[in-house]
Amino acid sequence: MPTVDDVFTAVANRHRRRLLDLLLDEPQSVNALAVRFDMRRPSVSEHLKVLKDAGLVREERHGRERIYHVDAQRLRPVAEWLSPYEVFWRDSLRDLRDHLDRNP
Amino acid sequence: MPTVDDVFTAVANRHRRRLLDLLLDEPQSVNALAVRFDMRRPSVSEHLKVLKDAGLVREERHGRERIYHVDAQRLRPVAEWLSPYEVFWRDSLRDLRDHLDRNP
DNA sequence: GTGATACGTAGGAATAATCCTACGCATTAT
DNA sequence: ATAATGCGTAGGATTATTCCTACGTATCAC
Repeated sequence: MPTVDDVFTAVANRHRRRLLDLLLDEPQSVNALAVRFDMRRPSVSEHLKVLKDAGLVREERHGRERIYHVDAQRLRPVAEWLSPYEVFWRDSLRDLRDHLDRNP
Repeated sequence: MPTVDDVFTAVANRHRRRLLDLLLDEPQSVNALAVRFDMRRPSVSEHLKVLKDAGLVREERHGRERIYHVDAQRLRPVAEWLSPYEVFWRDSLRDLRDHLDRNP
């Protein structure tokens, strides 16, 4: 079972954040991902494993391809850890509530 | 100049997250922090250095003590990176409002 | 079938992270 | 002045991370 720590560790790496961003845009295969990086395919596979072990992506087998999908539920604790710090860049929480009311 | 990557790296460590949490609660000295951890003071100093280099804390000298303060502006890019993923756990905007009410 | 493709993993090198003890430098207390 | 306190840093051991090439296995194309 992945811990909150596993998730923080997973997203600490910029390549892995970019992998998540690419997969959020569209689920895709390892090769399709790998060509976007200045890194060999096996290294991309390893990063995907870290993300998978953290519960941030899932793989779906299609023939010999494995299509990876984002499953970012596990990012929630990160967002929650962050929330008390939001006062540092928001004038007030009220502003946010107002914003949400204005943009339903 | 600290990069976004420095910030992600800094908060990837659970001790450093706890340091931030303690400092958010109240600015305090290295010794005051160190007694709360199962770690020697020099190690706490080193973690504080990582946080300082990432721009997440500042020190203020008072005699021979150094009082550390949170300065979490630099966490903003983390929150922003996270925001496209919030759809994964936010069933409705109402959930977020509830969350904010619970974390005033 | 044979050969090519997609992928993960093993093994290893290079580097980074994390902790420690020992020590040095300021500042405060006596 | 002398001793004690608060803190950072040096040096080093241990472990983790990150990358590579080489290789094995499954699937597809022919």
